[in-house]
Amino acid sequence: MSLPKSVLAQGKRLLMEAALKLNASTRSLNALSLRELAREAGLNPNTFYRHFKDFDELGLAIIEEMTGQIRQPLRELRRKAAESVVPAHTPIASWQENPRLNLARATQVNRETVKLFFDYVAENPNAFILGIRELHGASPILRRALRKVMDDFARDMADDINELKLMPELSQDSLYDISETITREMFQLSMEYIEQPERQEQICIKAEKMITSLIMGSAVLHGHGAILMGALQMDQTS
Amino acid sequence: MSLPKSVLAQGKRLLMEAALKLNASTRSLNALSLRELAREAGLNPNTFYRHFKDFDELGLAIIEEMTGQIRQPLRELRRKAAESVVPAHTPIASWQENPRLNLARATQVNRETVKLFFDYVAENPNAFILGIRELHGASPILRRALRKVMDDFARDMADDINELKLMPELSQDSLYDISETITREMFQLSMEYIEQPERQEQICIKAEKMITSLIMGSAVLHGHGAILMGALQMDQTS
DNA sequence: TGTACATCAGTGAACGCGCGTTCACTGATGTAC
DNA sequence: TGTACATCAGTGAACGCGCGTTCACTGATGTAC
Repeated sequence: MSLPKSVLAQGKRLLMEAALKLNASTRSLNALSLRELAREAGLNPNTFYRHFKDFDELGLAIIEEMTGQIRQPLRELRRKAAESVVPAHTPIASWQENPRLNLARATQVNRETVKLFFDYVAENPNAFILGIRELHGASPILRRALRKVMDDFARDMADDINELKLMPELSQDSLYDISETITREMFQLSMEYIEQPERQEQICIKAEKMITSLIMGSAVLHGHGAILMGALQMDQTS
Repeated sequence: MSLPKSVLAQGKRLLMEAALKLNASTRSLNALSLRELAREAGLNPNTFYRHFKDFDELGLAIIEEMTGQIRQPLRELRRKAAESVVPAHTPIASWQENPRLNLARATQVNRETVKLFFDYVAENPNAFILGIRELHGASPILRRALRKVMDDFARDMADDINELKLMPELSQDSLYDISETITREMFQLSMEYIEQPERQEQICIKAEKMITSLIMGSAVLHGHGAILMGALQMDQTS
């Protein structure tokens, strides 16, 4: 849960951690009092002003910190999962040529990415609570920042699906729409994941199914149904 | 935007409306001060206590009020939309017998329900802002209440899909999962709908596509792909 | 290597203000007989 | 139909408290020469 022991001044880090903690356990950021925060951090109320102009600035600092930590690892994991089915530098067969292999790769990437994401959620619950709360919170500045975070995640996902050829070809717009929906759903589900530890396995499965359904349904809608059906039938009969 | 001119005492209604307004324009419910609210409502601060114990009680009253207004109309609309394709009391062909007709019915219900829902959103933006904000807000009581609201919506949807046979047969669990995802997404999209009036048409289309993809993908996943593919091909060649 | 100065992170006291909550009160509406 | 009483919705004054913000200060670290 703790923020990285980076170049941040001690007081700044203490304040950010106190904000994460209080936000998760009691009130939302914009209902938090400066003195309450300072108390939690064990600092003089005044110290806040040494590091932040206001609560929005504090929120932005936390969001940037956390986003930087997960974005790159997620992309790398997608590559690793894809390579675990088809080794790197092997020429990749098109969906028409080998639907079954491509379906296997897509399924594997899906499963592992969902798992890593939820692992990260479990390690940083307070950051996600803050993120999801402020995504629809009262501060337009934080709302915009978090919208951008989700947008970046969705673009990463779309880029990776393209590069790794995880779906039959699709228009860029449709691909981005799907990535956006998946990203939104994953963030929503992360709250359930945090609040219902006993259901974590089910939530993973639910997330995988949701993603698979969305992608398959979109493929069918765009005329790639036959390819998928072929891959599925081969899977069931083999 | 105004709450129904029902049996509610005037002051109570004024306070609920003031809360909706302030919540949408500035702060979240739990950051709202009692005096601020009374000022907005044009009442003595004290009057609050005549009607509510605390802000949670106020929030619950608003949620109940708004939920009661939309739940039944949505169900009725699904019926009307289905009947506009196949008149009531006509025996309904199974998906195997007439996939194309069933697809047409499902598509029609989807389109009209999405439209009605967004119409209601546009008429009651502040209620949706409050709902979505508090769904992940700081108050566990309001979170739970809104979770239940979404759950009720999802169950209604699943029941209607069953009764109106809007999907090839599917396990009840899977059907409920899909309904849940759709409900969640519709609430998320309602924020975009409110905030980006110039994109409302696009958002409608996006929502319809998302729902269609999810349902089709799920049908494929559960072995009903062939039926859908047949219906789609007939559609394209006719 | 030493010195002088600037910057930085943090402290502590003090201010005036808006807050939630209480109490005692009022006038209108509902109800029993 | 009238009377007596209870309940309800709203008022206004008053309280003590925690709040955000300011000011002047401190000691440690960084930097120029």
